[in-house]
Amino acid sequence: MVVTEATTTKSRLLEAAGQEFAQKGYDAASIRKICDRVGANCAAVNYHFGSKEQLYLEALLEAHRCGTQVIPEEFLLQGTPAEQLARFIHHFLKNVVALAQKNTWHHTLMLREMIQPTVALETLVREAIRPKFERLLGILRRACPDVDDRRLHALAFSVIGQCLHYRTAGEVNRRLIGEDAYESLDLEFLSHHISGFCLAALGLAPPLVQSHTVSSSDVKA
Amino acid sequence: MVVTEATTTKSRLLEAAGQEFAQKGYDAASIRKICDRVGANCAAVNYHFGSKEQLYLEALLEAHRCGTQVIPEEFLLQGTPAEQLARFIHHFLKNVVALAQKNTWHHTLMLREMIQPTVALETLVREAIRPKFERLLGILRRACPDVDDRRLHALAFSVIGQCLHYRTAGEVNRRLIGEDAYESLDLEFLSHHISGFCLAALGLAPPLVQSHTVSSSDVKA
Amino acid sequence: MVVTEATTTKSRLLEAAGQEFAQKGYDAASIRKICDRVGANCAAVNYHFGSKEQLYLEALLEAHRCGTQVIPEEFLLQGTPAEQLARFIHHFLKNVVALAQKNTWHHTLMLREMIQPTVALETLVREAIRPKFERLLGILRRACPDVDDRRLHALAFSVIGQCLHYRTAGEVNRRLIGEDAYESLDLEFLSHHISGFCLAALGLAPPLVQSHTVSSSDVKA
Amino acid sequence: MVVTEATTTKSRLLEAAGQEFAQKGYDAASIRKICDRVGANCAAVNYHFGSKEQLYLEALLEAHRCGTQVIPEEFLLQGTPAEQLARFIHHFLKNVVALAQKNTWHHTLMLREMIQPTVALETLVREAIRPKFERLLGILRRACPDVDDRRLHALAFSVIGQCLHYRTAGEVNRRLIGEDAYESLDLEFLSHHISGFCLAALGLAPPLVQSHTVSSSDVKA
DNA sequence: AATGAATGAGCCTTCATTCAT
DNA sequence: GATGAATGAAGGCTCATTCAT
Repeated sequence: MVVTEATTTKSRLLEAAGQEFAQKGYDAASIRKICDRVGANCAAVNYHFGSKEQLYLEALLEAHRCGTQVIPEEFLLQGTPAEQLARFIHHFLKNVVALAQKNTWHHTLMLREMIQPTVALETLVREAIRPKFERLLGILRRACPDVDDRRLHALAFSVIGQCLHYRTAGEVNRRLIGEDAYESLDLEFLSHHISGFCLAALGLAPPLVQSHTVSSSDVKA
Repeated sequence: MVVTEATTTKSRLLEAAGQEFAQKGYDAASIRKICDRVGANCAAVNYHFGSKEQLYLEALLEAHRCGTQVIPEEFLLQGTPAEQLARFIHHFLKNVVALAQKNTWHHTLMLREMIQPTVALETLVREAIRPKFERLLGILRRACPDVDDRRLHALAFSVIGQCLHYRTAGEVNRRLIGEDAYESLDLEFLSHHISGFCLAALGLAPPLVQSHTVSSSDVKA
Repeated sequence: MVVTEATTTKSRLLEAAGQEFAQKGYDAASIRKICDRVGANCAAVNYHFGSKEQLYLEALLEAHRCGTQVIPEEFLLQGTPAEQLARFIHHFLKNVVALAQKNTWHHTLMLREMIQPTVALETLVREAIRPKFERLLGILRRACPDVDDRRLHALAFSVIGQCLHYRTAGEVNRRLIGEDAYESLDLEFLSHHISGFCLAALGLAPPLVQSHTVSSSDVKA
Repeated sequence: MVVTEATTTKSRLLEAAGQEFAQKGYDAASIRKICDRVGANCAAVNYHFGSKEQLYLEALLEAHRCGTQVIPEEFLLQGTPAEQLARFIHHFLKNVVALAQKNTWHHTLMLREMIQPTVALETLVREAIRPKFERLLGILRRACPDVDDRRLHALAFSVIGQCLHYRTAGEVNRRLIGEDAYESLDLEFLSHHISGFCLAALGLAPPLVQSHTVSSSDVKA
């Protein structure tokens, strides 16, 4: 297919829509602004996508398509389960969280959908999120073979929750501890921290910090 | 005007606004609908609050006011640091997370603001979030006296991130593991799980699960 | 009458209304802003004056009351008709036109009413404008005894038109010839100019300027 | 859409806007009413013109376009300076003043802008008013070659002021001297009167009237 | 394939006014 | 004598959408 401009109008609309939706949210985004951005008529969205809602849905699917192709395939499964978990955390942080500075709207959009679901969430979960989640479950299952599903799920959420928190609550975190302190929490450090935190919790590594007392009576399990 | 209803028009507006904003977000919420809900004229919001933005801000402050007065004061500081942390997690989960099913809009609204900040975030952080955060930092500092600030912050975020994840990503989680499985993750279980996870990571309790690369010992999983 | 504040609320409202109406015009003026200015409730106008229209009317009458008391009484009628006319022009310019820099709203308001009449114009003309106009007619009649009424009226309008032009078209004039040039047209100069212009036209003074040719054939009368 | 009416929707909107603005002023005019007048949707103005302010500005420019194209070009510059001035006054009166009774809104709108300027005044002065003003200055300069700029400006304003007065203060004038007397001041008479008044002042014609302090001579009043 | 014109619904806001106190 | 509360109407404007071309 020959493209006259940089790309086809439809795909440029999709790109602009992704940025706009990611930046302002579904309601505050305006299809006229999106069309203006790519120099198209304000009826272009309805012509190409049928409606604002359909445009949003396709932008979301595009986000998942572009956001998931960066996953390293078999590379993740090398080494011990502990190494696999550390690697998973590193890549999750890198891709989903640390991407904030890049102007890729893909993860931002998916995150928005997670927090404020629409009908598109079902598809998103099925096609983009579950595969990664299953991979994490696999790693955890190998790391802790004797654990039941309930615990397994909780473990997975503990891993993911720690990572995502830097994305969902980034602005709050920044204000809580100050700009400089927050910037010092770079990918390198956080990756090690969360890996260490989780592995220690699973008994796959020594405790993260030297605590002043370690007696089993501290915790009523 | 005789106050026939339970409260004044202004406070009823605030309540309705909180629900509407929490449910639909700032942009999608309409002040006309809010006024309709309480049987007031559509100009009532502008009369009592000046603008939609001011109304939002006041609803947010109200949310923080109602959401933070339930904090148990000195009760949190009893026992060992490990016990304090466990108690903190329990209350945090209970207040912030488990309230999702109740129709209190307060925490939903605050969460929205955290994720998609407006100018109101500054105030919210200062008055509602930082006090709790400092309390957590205190507990962690007592639990790990030899830790520097960077690690301390990361630890705090690990604790909070695990808890908040059930709120921010609740709908995704539910779809990932199924309705029933997600419901089984009740307050009781999650509270113990996260406490155990964190205390083990800090070396204040044995590892959460019996891992295959570690000598099976004393942990009741 | 004892006044608690500077003056009574009603009179302060009138003063504020005069300023607001003069500055913005009837439609753009807002009774709420007027009430705010004097620290009164927004219902105060309706309480004291009945309606916005009534307030405007009373402000207009107040304007005429204050604007006409500055007329020098018998002083104007001394000397020859030519001297009287010059004196009339001087005072007219001084009071009605040159007052722009002072913050007296009175003449501005009356001017507005002249240009965009409401029902109040009738009263204004009868009580404020006609007396002055009749005085001018008297002067002109004494200056030109053999003139019929039609010509007399046209003469009067020629005098007034020249003066008022600096008020009605002030902003245009300023832009036409530049800020500095317009400022150089001060009261002193304009008063002499218009007087000279009119007296020359009436044959009561030599022509204003030395023209290059004076032959009666120039004008087809 | 098939253009069933004589012109396009946009130009019909402009026409209606001109009438509405001229009649009621900027503030009191409503774009809804303007749209209703031409049978268009209330969003039509914003679609075609962007905003009420822009519509006003374009109406003003249209007014100037229609109001200035009637100027006779070289015809004005024939004959002596005195004849030129008389001809200028005649056309100025005819175009600007005598049109009041016709329902052309163009000059009314421009006058409104002169008296109560907005940001559009700058453009209006530059494109519509200054050219005419310069033409008048040219005539006066030729008539009075030895006059400095300050006097020249004052002379021009004296000419214009006398003419415009019948427009700006028309309603007041009518009430001052009565309906019949005012109607007798027709274009023919006023044109001669003002020409004679000005030319006499400039020494280009004998005084307008036979004054009692001047030797009765040759003037046919 | 794509667009310019136009629309109807809804937005937030401001208005002058009313009324019970 | 004066005001706070509340209202209905209208304001200008933006929206997503439609339709003939």
